[in-house]
Amino acid sequence: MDKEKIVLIDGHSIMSRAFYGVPELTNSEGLHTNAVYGFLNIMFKILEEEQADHVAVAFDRKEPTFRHKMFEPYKGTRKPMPEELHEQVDLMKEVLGAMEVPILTLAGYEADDILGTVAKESQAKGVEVVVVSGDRDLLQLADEHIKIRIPKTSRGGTEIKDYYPEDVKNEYHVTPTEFIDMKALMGDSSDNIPGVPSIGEKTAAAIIEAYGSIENAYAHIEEIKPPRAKKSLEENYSLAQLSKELATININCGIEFSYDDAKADNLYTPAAYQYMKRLEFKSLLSRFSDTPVESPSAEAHFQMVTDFGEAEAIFAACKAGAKIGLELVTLDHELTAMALCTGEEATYCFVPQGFMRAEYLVEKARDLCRSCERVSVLKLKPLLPFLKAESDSPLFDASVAGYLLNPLKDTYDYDDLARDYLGMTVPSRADLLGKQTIKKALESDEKKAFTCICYMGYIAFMSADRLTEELKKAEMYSLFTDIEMPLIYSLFHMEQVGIKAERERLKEYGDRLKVQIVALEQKIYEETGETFNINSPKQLGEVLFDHMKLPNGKKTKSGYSTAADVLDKLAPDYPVVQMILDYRQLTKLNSTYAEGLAVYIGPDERIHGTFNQTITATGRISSTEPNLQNIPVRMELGREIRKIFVPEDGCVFIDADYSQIELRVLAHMSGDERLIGAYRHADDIHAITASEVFHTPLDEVTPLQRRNAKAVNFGIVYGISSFGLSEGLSISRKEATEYINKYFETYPGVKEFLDRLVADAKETGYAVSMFGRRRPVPELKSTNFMQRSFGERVAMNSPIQGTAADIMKIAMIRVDRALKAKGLKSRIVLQVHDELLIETQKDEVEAVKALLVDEMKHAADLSVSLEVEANVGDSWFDAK
DNA sequence: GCGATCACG
DNA sequence: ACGTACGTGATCGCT
Repeated sequence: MDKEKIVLIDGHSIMSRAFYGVPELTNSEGLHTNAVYGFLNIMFKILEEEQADHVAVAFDRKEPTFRHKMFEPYKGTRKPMPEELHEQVDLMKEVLGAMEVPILTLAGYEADDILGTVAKESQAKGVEVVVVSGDRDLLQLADEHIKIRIPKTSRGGTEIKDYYPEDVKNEYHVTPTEFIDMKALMGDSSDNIPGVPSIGEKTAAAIIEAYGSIENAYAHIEEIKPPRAKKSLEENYSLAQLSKELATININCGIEFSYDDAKADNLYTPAAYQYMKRLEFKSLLSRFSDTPVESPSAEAHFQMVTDFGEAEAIFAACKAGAKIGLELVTLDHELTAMALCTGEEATYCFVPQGFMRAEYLVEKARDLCRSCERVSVLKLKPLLPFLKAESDSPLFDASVAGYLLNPLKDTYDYDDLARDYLGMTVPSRADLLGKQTIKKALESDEKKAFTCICYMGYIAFMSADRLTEELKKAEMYSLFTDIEMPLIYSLFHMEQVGIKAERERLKEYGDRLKVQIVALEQKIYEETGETFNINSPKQLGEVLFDHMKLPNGKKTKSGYSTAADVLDKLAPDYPVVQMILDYRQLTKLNSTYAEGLAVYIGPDERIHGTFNQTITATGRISSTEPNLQNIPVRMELGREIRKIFVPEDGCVFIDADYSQIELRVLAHMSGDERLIGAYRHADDIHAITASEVFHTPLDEVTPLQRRNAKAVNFGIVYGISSFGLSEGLSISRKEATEYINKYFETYPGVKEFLDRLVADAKETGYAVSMFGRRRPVPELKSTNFMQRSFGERVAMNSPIQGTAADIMKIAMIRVDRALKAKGLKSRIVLQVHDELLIETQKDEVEAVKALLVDEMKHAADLSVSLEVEANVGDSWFDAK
């Protein structure tokens, strides 16, 4: 190791960032934990990136500081803290204490002063320093060996901006020391000093760049331009000086600091592990992998069954009408183990051996599904090949129930259910087995594997009553029993059937693409004059905007943006840009589709993808391995891929699409008379919207008017905002606002409806679909404008998208059942949100088409009709 | 493992 | 002033 490194963290500032950046989070004790969670994530991330040897956290104290003596009304630079944040500060200190991270505070000084003092002292000792804060005032500390890191919370996570002196210079055109002068000149709005000059950032930077300090600028007051800035500085000079003094960090505050106490090599103490568990920071727990896990009391009643006779007795004791929990652990179409829970104190683990064969156990599981009143399992769909049950069986899927109760979670594993619905902290599968399969673990670590298997059955059993109760309380029980549970079977059928894909034809398609890719690649190298990886946005950005100096290399984050919308603007003037866009399209089609799909074509010439029911926030299903819901259609070349999706010999495809289902749902849910009237028999919804909004006869609507109306319709469904619409139409925000106002004038019922959705969601905390599906919207409580606005759009969009999803689910279930009930051989092969694709024997095409359209049209009774377009074809391409 | 990009509704 | 359209998943480059 070459040089010692220390990370110094501004405690309150990072906690605030985390508090406003991380969605609301509470553990089962009801403790707010989002700020602590966010803080720890930032801290761990930085410690890992920096590979630091030392770490310490500085906090402000309650007592007045030297700044109060300088200036009576000084209240510090922070706004009063919300209670939910305040209560997390002590918790944070406890957690840091448990990790043995020193907490630095000093009476009379703020955290900034402590950070400054320790940072400068460390640098003097030859230590490399990293200061982490959300407060830009800290930039004044940036130095040759002092890096300032400022996390920015953005949706999806945090990104961190780093500042050495040259970075400060690059962004603000001033040195770190001058930075305070610049801020003082601007009159930082977060300061509590009234009347400090209001000079903009650009002007302030220019003045300080020229004069170096406010004092020197004042000395040359007559030269200061523009006049407004001159006047402002004249009038407020003393206040600006004071502001500068207050913002200047004291780098000699006399804090005592011990490097030995601040070692960063062992944060993962048992005490800290206990905190992670109590606070339910699951993702952080994995960092503590060596820490032992204690066994909760439930495990006392877990039993291993190895004997056939014993098993017989247990199954016999499981009376008709019982409620049980069941889990089948399977691998490669074979049963590895089975768990059965018949009561709180009776959980059994069966591992096939001797006379107790796998087939026997599966047979018993099937019997139980016929005799019991309720069989609850963690995840039903993967068990159906074994259980061979249909939707009339008493099965209960705990993960689907958990999903309905909170669709925002990533996982619905047994430990999640135990925590959320039983208030139990139990070891997760990863805690017990790591990444091993259960089969492997049964050989290497039988006790833990047994415990894991038993928990699956136990929690499936124990959570079912609570989940049922919660579903009823939330008025989602019929959504669960009438839609989500039956849907599991329909999705299973669809996966089993799969879709036929022509391997050879796909390969030919890929080969055609590859020829074009190679040719285009060469042309791009010629045009740009260099050989580089066109697929690397980083390299591409450098070539286009640095080397070739193409204009407006704007939109930066980690370099230049080379996204399609940026390149589109350059394409007319620079042929190479168009080539790059074409290259992108070709490589996308090749890697994701031509080569990507080929992997999934099975020995039966079919692709059996997975349709996930517990992923989306709104109630849609999602598709993975492969994703069959994003097969190209918009571009002609991409659309060709659909030719490889074909029906079985002797069959054809019927493709049926809902026409504008979301807008029809909007018309119905809002009850807006005019919109309902417009959609009653309209076949071109966007044109009719244009006609009404722009007061133009329908047959005189121009293509532009229609395009605008279409964008507004999209905007309404997405949760309207003038900014978003202006982006979508590349018009000014003012124009966008006018369109929106016109729309709302035309359809006042829609405005009322959307306002009500937001108000209701603010009150209850969740958005609700027509069928009672809920989506929590914690962002609505955020004090952060951006987050709150997002919450408002979500509150408007979720009920609409969710209702459309509900309707499609109902249609799917009914179509699936009707096909079976009528003895037809047709099967659903795909669902793409508003589209169903059916593989049909040629002799039943007309009957099936009629059935399909009828079930889709009448899946819900709305005040506008649901229109369905259906086409027949010999491939997916042709049936569209 | 994450961001950028792009495919779909 | 702040800075985005809603919902997904796969692939690639990069660290």
